[in-house]
Amino acid sequence: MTATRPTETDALARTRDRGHRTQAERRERTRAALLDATIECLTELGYARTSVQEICARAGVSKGAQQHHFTTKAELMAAAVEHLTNRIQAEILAASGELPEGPKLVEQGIDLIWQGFAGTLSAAVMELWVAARTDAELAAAIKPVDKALGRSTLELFQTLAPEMPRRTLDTLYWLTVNLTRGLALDAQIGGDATRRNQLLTEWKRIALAVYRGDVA
Amino acid sequence: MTATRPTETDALARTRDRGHRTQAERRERTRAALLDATIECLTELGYARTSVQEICARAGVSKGAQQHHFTTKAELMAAAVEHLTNRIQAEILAASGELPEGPKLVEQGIDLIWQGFAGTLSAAVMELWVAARTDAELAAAIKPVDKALGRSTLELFQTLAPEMPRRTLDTLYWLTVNLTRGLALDAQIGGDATRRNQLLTEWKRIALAVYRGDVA
DNA sequence: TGGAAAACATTCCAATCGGCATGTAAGTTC
DNA sequence: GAACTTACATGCCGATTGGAATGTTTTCCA
Repeated sequence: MTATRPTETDALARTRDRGHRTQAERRERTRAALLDATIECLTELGYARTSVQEICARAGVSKGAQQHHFTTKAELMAAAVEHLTNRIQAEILAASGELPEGPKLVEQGIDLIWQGFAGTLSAAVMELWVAARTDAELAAAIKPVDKALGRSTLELFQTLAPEMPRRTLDTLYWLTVNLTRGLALDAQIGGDATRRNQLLTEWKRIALAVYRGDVA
Repeated sequence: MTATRPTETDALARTRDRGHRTQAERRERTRAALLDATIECLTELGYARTSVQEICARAGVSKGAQQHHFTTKAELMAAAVEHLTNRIQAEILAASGELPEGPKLVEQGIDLIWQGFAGTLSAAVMELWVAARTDAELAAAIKPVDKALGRSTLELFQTLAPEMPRRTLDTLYWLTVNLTRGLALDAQIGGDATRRNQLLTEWKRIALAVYRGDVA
């Protein structure tokens, strides 16, 4: 782990690879390590069993360092929310690279939402959400961030499907998001995966009909 | 709370109202008190902050009594799941008293599911569900009970709408349940209530179209 | 009516929690 | 290179946790 490279001897090299990490660099490193560890704990242990000690252990960071960056546990959680949301947003953006147009977009859009809002990271979100119900401070931290994620994703679809009526798109989007979250919950406690896939397929069919105007 | 009735004086009356509670009665009383208190804690404090000590305090039961009935905390939680599910089921059954037939049933059925799966009690369910994700023992206790609730409610609708194709009913039912759970999650962290109502209205319109066969 | 059993109460415990206090090392600034 | 700030480390604290141990009351049954 801390093994020194035997080939490098001169002071200049020593300065380059080991020392002289900027304060900003050090700060960012340990902060990221803590936030990643927090998310890992949330997904793996759940909110109730996530302790700062465990987070520090996984991050390879001392308790003192943690407190230096996040005075309280709630503060750490709040920061984790944003970190987490950013990662999900990046995931969605990356996957949205080449989406088709027209009817195909409806189907693939639903898949995209599914992946983004029911993936591994969403388990951590769920933990924080549920915890936030009875924790006003956490709720205050989550609400704006989550709202931003929802809206930015919606805007992404609005860009991808400019020909689609706003009202229709909005409805389909939010219905899909909420349905996805319900299904994600079902998936987490080991519900029937086959039925979930069937439901998703059916929903695609229905959404397609709505898109074509067969409903409204 | 423990005030004695001043009018009653003779031994017979004393025997009746204070003493001579059957063992089964005593057992049932404190068990129910503990389970109700557990649910109250879950809805009010959340799973993470729910301690057996708090439960005992609210139930007005000593720690020893609690341990007599539920050896471990997990055991208490598992029992609370069933208790909770029974209460929800009773709630649904009571509300299903007089449902109309035909298209009207779709709309009111959705409302019924909403009330049952997104009501006050559902917050406690949500807590347990999320906790169960990282707690195998709890998950094992929840799964069958929840499955039974889902199926029995579905059967209720099958009885109420015998003319409806099974596949259509199943699809609409499960879609509604999962959508409801997603929306319930949104409601818990203070999402926009107006938008939720709009979505529910839109979903009713869509479900009605599916029911009429405009989609498949 | 008396003793077994079930229900309930009290006390204690080791473990763990989040957070504070204090000390050291690394980087920055002049 | 010395003063200063930031980053990190260690040890400790009171509070609270779930659970075990032990004692008391109530009901039951022979």
